[in-house]
Amino acid sequence: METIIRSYISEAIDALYMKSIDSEQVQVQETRREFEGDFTVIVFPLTRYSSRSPEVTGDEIGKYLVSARPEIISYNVIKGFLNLVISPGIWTNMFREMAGNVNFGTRTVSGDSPTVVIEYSSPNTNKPLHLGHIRNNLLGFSLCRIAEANGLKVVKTNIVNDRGIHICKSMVAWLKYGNGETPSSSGLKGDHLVGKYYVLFEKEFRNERERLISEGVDPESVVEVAPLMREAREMLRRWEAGDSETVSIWKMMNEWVYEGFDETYSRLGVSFDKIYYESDTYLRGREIVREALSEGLVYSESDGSVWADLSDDGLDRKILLRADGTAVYITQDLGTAVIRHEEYQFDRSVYVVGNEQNYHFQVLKALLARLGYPWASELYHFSYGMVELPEGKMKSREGKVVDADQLIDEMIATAETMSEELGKLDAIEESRRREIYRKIGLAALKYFILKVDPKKNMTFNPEESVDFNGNTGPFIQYTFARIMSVLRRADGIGYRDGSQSLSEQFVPNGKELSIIKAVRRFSHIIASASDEMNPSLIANYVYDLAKEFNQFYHDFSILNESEPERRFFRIELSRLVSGVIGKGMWLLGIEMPERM
RNA sequence: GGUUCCGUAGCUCAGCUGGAUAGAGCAACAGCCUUCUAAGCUGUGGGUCGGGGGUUCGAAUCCCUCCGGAAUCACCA
Repeated sequence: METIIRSYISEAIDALYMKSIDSEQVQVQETRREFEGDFTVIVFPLTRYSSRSPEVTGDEIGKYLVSARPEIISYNVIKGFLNLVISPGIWTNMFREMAGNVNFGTRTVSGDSPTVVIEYSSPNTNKPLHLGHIRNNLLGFSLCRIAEANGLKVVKTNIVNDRGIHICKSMVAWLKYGNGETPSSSGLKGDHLVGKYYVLFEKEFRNERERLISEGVDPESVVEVAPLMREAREMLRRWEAGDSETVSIWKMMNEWVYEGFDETYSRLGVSFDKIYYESDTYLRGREIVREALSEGLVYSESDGSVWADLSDDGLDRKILLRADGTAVYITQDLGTAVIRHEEYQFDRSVYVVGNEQNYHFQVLKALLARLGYPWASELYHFSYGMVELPEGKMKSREGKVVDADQLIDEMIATAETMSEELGKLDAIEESRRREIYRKIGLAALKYFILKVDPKKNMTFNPEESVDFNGNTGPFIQYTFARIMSVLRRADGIGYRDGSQSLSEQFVPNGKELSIIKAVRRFSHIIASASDEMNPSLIANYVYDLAKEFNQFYHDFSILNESEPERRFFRIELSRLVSGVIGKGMWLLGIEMPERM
């Protein structure tokens, strides 16, 4: 519609002032609530064509449009803004189209759709998932759905960091203090068990360090000489050497962790098409670096370490292999990227990784380009902000984190308490009730995180952050559940999809109209959420729509409307809104209850 | 110190490529359930959009500068 109006304006400028203007240049927006009209043309930029004041120009264009275009029925000019009122029939038609299109707002994936690989989650296997991972997983999963809704072929991937010194720390502590504890012997979830020993290692190491320093060891070199740390390093060396005993402990403990992760992922409702392990991909990365060395693209120092000089790209030099030939973090990322491109021939590769790694991804991109991979330019770092607690950053070394599993449990428990207080679900059987609590609790958590602009840091207060009223997931679910309830009743009294149609003369009232307008925005929102890779646009949009609908629901009756055509319209409008709310929340990975 | 990001109501956040009197929610206060689910709806109070310059018909939005905060600049991942 905006496009049509733009072309009308260009036509009016031509007719009135004999000047041509590119219709793309015309600024048209929806009229703000407090003024009369549907669309507003900003007249200021047009005065250079009319050589008159904004008021006069707006008036002349308005007059022209009303006489030349039947769908524009009236206008008003306030300051430099030309407000146009559109014929109600246009809106009714628009409603009919949206209501009749099952795929409204989305594009379908076809054989020749571009492929985008989206990597998210990327956990370390030495500790359980925490709140920061939750933000990552929710954003990543939602981005995948949004990309799919925009007709992209999406590969959801996860790269598991299953090797390195941090895992050896858990292993050392478990061997030393664990007495053979296993998930089944202790009843502890595998990832939590391994995490417990990681925290224990750090604690014992701190004690040891203090003791050594008090015994006169130089604080600078205490990390080098502390026995615990030496054990961990020795463990890493044996692992890289393929020592069978070390490898088998490593495998066993990693299995425990994966079982735990799988449970958390499934509770969060996220999934992957392909999981990579750094213990595999670092080998490829090492090969790549060695080849590059032989081709002279990178260089080696006298100690045998391998470096890339990226100063031409405005970056520093970067180590790629240590003197002992072992790999560093970026080595495996090189391998992963190359393997991924071989497997999927992606058009784009997105990394959902926190903004603390901005520099790392600059380096990775520059490095891949240096090594001659033309697709390096298609790498995109989706850089999101940190989640902070009221008292500051989370510190996983000290165990000061908001644990993912625990948080999910608490959210569901709160949902249960609130639901029981309200008592609306008493008649529903236990297992279905639990399912509803689960949906509500998770919605509260997910929506709270996803409504915030991803690139911004956010604070999370475990005591009070997650609410169930106002701008929240449960609010939106509630709106949805009420519509479902209305639709169930409507079906019960014999209303069916398309059993009637609206006449050309039907005129929606003001509130109905603003809902149609709100629904109409959905397709723009989906497109920009995809272009900008920003799920929060959808979250905030769905909230606006739900709010709009709640006002309508409060002020007007749907099923008790006496005029049959309007009653039919309201039922179908409600159905349309529930569809859009449901689809919007689906894009966020949030499930909707039929009742609550 | 270099680079990047952020600063909007007491708190948590919106505000699209510059557009009309800067919006929600929470918290506070006051109303609305014999009528489709009150996890809802309505109203009141609350702001020098970090400060100062600039660009222009118009700046929370763009540019410069200063202040404050965060991240990063590892042979950790």
